[in-house]
Amino acid sequence: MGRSPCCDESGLKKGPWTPEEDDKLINYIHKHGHGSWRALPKLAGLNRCGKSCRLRWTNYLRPDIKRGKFSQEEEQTILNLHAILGNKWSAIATHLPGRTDNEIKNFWNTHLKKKLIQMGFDPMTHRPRTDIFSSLPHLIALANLIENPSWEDQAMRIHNDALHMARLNNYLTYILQPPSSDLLLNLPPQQQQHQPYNFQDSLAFAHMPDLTAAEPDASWMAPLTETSITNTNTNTNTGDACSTSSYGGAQIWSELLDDPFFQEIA
DNA sequence: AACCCTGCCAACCGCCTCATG
DNA sequence: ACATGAGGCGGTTGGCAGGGT
Repeated sequence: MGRSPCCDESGLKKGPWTPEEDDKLINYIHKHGHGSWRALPKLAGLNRCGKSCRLRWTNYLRPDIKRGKFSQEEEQTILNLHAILGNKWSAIATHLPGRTDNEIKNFWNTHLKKKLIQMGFDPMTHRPRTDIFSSLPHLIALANLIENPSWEDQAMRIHNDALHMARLNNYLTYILQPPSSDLLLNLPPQQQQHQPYNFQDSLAFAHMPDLTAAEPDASWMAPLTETSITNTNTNTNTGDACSTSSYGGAQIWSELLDDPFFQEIA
């Protein structure tokens, strides 16, 4: 629906928060909880809109916020989650205790994105960057692989792709739920402490760049060949499960679905 | 010293979703 | 079924700090 009218109200202060304003907000929330954000500014004696108060609290004043540099593990977690979730910063933040979506978003835009580009990866697809001319021979080889398929084959491929996409959608829907819900309840007791998942041990993320490594994974960076396209039996060439699902894709998906990460959340 | 450029990050804006009446 | 308001989210911006010329 329409946007909240609170920000349209004139006379409300904008811009950086003063220590006095912070104190007022902290004291009020400690005493009464935030309750209705819209009502809070008046009750707390602040000349701010509710949105501004909520943002200040959730991104800066909350006591459980972890400040300081991101660790290597956190970097890797962000990278891996971004590969599946895209710019769903709040969803990514639920897997990084003490970090806010705003902080992760800023960290991505100022550090990780550049780091990936420098390593030769496309920050949106998490794949090696290619230009049309250098990849032309591979595209031609790929085209040769699929020349003159029958209508029945094409129909079967489309059918299979649709099935795979539907299953992926189910998993992504599940992943987007906060970890405090059924996901954590279904974990073994030792893993219920909101521990970051060990993505590097997961087949699902085996193809993605390791930021802790000095160089990108050479096997992953290797140009596509006919055998690399058709041979889906190796972990290093799992490739994009969606785009390759027509070429032994069912096997990729069976491996993916057998992966501990998906077993855990399924 | 003055200016410019770049990086960083807190905060804002506008849209969306969901709950409620 | 629809309208409305509150909260949440992601994209963007503004201003500060630091480094270079």
